[in-house]
Amino acid sequence: MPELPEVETTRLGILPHIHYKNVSHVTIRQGKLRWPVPEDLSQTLSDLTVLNITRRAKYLLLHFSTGVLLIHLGMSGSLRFLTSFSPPKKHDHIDIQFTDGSALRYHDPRRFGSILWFAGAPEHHPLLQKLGPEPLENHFNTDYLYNKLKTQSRSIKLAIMDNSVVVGVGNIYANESLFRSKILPTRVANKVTKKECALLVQTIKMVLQQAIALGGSTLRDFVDSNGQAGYFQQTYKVYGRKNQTCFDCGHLIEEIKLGQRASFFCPICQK
DNA sequence: CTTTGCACCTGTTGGC
DNA sequence: TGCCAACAGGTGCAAA
Repeated sequence: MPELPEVETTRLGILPHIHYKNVSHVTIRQGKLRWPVPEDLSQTLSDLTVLNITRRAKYLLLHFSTGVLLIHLGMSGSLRFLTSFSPPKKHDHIDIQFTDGSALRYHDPRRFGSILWFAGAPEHHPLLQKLGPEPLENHFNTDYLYNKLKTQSRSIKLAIMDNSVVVGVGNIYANESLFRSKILPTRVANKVTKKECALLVQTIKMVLQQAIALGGSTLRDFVDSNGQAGYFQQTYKVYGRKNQTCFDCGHLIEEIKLGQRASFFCPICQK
């Protein structure tokens, strides 16, 4: 479920609720996530204060004085803040409880997410070390992307979804960004011109920023919600629109597989 | 080194 | 209506 905008919206949604709170206990009901949740996490976190929450790629980083908790939501993960205890439902795997009786609850049906402890600076964690630039930061720019792509023979869609090129561009936003940049997802990366790189960079930033802004304004809240922490259902220009008409030219949207992922495009608008 | 494809899970959807 | 295969917004890693 979560693409970068949802992760960022989650960060903004839970930060005010758990900032400077003290952990009293961690309850692990299901520790078999992508990697095992450390069994001694409760001992590790007890009595520590949440100093901050930051984000690197799609990892949320909960900062404590002795280290950092990495939380990844995978395909189906979500976090909710509980003001007081409520009985866990199916797939509510982890509670990080605070001394005031509130808690942060991790829910993840598919269990592709992860919760890892790292006693050090996050930039030194092996999973974060090889990551490319953040899409919304200045280091992700035309020259950087053009230079990165010029040696690559794979498709442009695979390239922009590769975390070592740029982080945070998932399947939806890869499809949407390429449509808005008028580039076919199958185009070989080193055939993307510098001008197109400029447009693509600008588009990726815009699409992600818009989605974050939209998430912030339409997401109900992360507090005690009864249903899922609901994400805004966007209307996409190509994603999921196979055989529907292109909004720009009226031609039918096509679907192919690239790297086992669904790829949607307009054969007229995109070259 | 680059590139491909698998693995990890459960819930939902679409075709028959 | 029911059943079952295919598929789902991620990503690290082994293998080619």
